[in-house]
Amino acid sequence: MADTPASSGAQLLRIQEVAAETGLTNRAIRYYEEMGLLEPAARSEGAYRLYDRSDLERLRFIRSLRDDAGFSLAQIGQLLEDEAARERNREQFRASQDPEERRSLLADARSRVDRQIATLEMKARRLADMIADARERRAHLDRHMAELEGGPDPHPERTRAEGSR
Amino acid sequence: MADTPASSGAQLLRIQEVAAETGLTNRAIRYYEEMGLLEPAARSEGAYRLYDRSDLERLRFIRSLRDDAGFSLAQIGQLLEDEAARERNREQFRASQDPEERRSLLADARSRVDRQIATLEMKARRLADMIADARERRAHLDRHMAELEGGPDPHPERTRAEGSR
DNA sequence: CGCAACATTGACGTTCACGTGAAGGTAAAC
DNA sequence: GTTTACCTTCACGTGAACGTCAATGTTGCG
Repeated sequence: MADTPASSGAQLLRIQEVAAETGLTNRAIRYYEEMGLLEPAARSEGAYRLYDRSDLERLRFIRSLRDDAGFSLAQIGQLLEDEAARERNREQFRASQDPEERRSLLADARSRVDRQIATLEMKARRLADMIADARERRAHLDRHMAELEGGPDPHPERTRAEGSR
Repeated sequence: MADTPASSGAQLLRIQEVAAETGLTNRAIRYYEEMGLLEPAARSEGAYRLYDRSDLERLRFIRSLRDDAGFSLAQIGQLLEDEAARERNREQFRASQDPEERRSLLADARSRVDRQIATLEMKARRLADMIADARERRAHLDRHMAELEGGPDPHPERTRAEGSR
């Protein structure tokens, strides 16, 4: 056995552990970084990627957006703030003592989350519509079956057979 | 101007009209046929694809499964019956006078629709979970903002600053 | 210090879901 | 019957989202 990254103060994970934890592959995680979706919280002396808990959450969210909501990475990039902005904001938030500026940064984050919610709800509505349609198809089949069981004379649509040919 | 396919008894459409109607491209429709997701109800003398209303519905359903639910064509193929089976069943249903056989065919169709509904509901649940998570993130931000507005002393987590270094 | 198990950066390969011609037939209008 | 817009079947190209391998460096236990 080799490395268990063991006890660091801030609980930083290496890429493989993150992969296990999130259900992503190690390659996918690097690819998302390439696409500007996230950057590891830190790098080790030898340039190993090190992820913190906020990175974990972000990756789990990305995975959900991909698998559950079916968004493309481009769309996901639109929904999340890009990593450049994310870092700038974190930095600025920590640095800023001015409550007014902090408030403004929080407000920005909130409006982003609101956009995410709106987007997800739209998808949920479409899905609900599909389910409703499917239920209707089911009901239709049920009526047809009942028609066979009971007397064959359900809804007199077109009694005349089309059999001219 | 050339062709308006005009009045056929059974209202058959050519591929481009189907494309316009469903929002798919002409190429995509042919690709779905290649993948065994559907076959046109008929072909013209010169091998033009001709689609009926049931084909239209099927294509719209496929599009929804792709765009709204985010399924792959392979998954869609699992959910729909494959075209071979579809044709066999249609044929058999029309031919069969035996109510018992018709009932059995209807029952098969119904169980397929049930599977579709179950699958869609699963996705809907996952999406709902995501939305709930997003709402929670939003609430969290709101609490932070309130904390700034009001007196800065919200939830005494770790009052001790970590600043040893 | 040495080794095993991790990691790094390229770079090329692959699958899916089509896009985009090319080369040639077809359907109706004129 | 010719034109024009549509269609057909190959067949190769493309972008997204990774898989996979090679060559090399890094960690940390023993």
